[in-house]
Amino acid sequence: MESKLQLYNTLTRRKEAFEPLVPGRVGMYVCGPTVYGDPHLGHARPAVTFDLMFRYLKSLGYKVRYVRNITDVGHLEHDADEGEDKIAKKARLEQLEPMEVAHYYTERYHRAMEALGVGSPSIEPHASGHIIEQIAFVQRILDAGFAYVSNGSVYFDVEKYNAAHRYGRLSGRNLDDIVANTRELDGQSDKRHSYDFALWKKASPEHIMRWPSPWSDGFPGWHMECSAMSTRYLGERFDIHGGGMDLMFPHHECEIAQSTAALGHDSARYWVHNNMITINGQKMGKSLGNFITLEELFTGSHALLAQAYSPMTIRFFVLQAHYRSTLDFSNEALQAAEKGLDRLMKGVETLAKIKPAAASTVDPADLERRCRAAMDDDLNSPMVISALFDWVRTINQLADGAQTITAEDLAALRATVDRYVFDILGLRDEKAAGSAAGRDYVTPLVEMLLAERLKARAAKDWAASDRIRDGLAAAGIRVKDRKEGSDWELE
RNA sequence: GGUCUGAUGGCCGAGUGGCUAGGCAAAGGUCUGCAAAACCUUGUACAGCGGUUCGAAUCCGCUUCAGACCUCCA
Repeated sequence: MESKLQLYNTLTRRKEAFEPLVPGRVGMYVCGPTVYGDPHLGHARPAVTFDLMFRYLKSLGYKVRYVRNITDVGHLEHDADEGEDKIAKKARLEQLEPMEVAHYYTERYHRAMEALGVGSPSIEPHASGHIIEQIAFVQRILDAGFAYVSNGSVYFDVEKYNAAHRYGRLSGRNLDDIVANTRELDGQSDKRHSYDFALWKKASPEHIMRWPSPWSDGFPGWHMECSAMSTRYLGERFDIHGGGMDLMFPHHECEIAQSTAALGHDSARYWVHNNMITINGQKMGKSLGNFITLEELFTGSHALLAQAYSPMTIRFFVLQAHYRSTLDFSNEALQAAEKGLDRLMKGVETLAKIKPAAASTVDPADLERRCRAAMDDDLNSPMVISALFDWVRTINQLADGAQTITAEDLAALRATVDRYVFDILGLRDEKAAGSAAGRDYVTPLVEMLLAERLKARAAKDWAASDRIRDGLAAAGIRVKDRKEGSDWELE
């Protein structure tokens, strides 16, 4: 399918026309979570952003392989010799097996993602399941001469690499700056330079997570898993690599260095980075301790939350901002998102009830055109939403009889709205879904009561009319009087 | 300190040389028996100062402020 999709490539700092390596197919790799804690609002950003990308690429007709990893080993607590694996540390604190911790939080992550409407990727590889590939990858770098073994650990030789290729291309740094701004570790380090990074770490005797390797019993360095797994599942060259902006340096920079050192060329062509969610203008993150977990958001159980926010409210909140802008958390903003989403969903429900007419005073192609243009422009979801809201107004006008639409246009409009609201933005009508069963059950009763009310109103028996309306309201059913007859909805 | 990004109306948030972003909130109105819903109307917003231009929120420079990365982070 012909596409005019433009993506902002961090590598070149500009929007570029997206052309997949293999026509019709897209390979994308996105850095997933480190499963040592509950998923928080910050995790929702890349998850929703790349879910949007995945959905849009698929809707354009591409066959997409989307790989999103689970980091369950390899994050060093400190990049020093006494470096301790994050997962292992947490395990010791909680007296659990590392794999138990990883599994527990992986499950929690999956549950939160499902609630957010974030689809499962094509492949979700675990770092712990790809130790062999990682060891092989380290060996390739060693063979290429861009790494050295030191006391059982293997380090990447940044200086040597920088001479052959350029280290810092992605983040816009050069080695001189890095040298000037990196503190040399005083103690006895196995590294030649502080800016060298670990490809393989020898495990200390008490370290639980360890695997045999040609160099020592140990574990892979953090950056290694993404290089190894992306190559394993997407090949030596693939289309898109995504992740949070905070991963640009050092993680993605090191990944590029590793892949280039081992393969002799770049692997990912488009580097796409989502911006951060902030709270009071500051990045929300584990290290700052100012994060709100998704579960807390969904249940409202956090001191900063004025109320609970549904998963779809969170998703909509994220989609209302462009993925490369920071997004500031506040109760006001979330409440606005909640109401806005409600308005959008009511519009969708109203659209289902509109009756066709002989002629159209509106042109649904306008919506398709605007949504398509917005998505093609670096996934501008706020513009898509803006267009949809304009059409919610139009839909309400149609429902009020202020505008008319033919059966053909109506079908087209419904298809477009469904496509963008549900398939591409990935929203769900939570209220409708939650009450669908109840709604089917009460419909005949409500219709009967409304018919009675209509009779009462015709006879100007306002007392009887209001009694029925109040009675329905008490049952959680809101009556909406339209020009012709009455509509109703569950609260 | 180095590298980079940003500053938009009451709030959130698009836009990036001339043409309405949108949502939330607010005000007025229409419809209605009343209400709800919906619809219509209303905001002289682009941090400050200079410059380029017929024209700048949008480009350039400076200033101020904020943030990110440089250590694990989505």
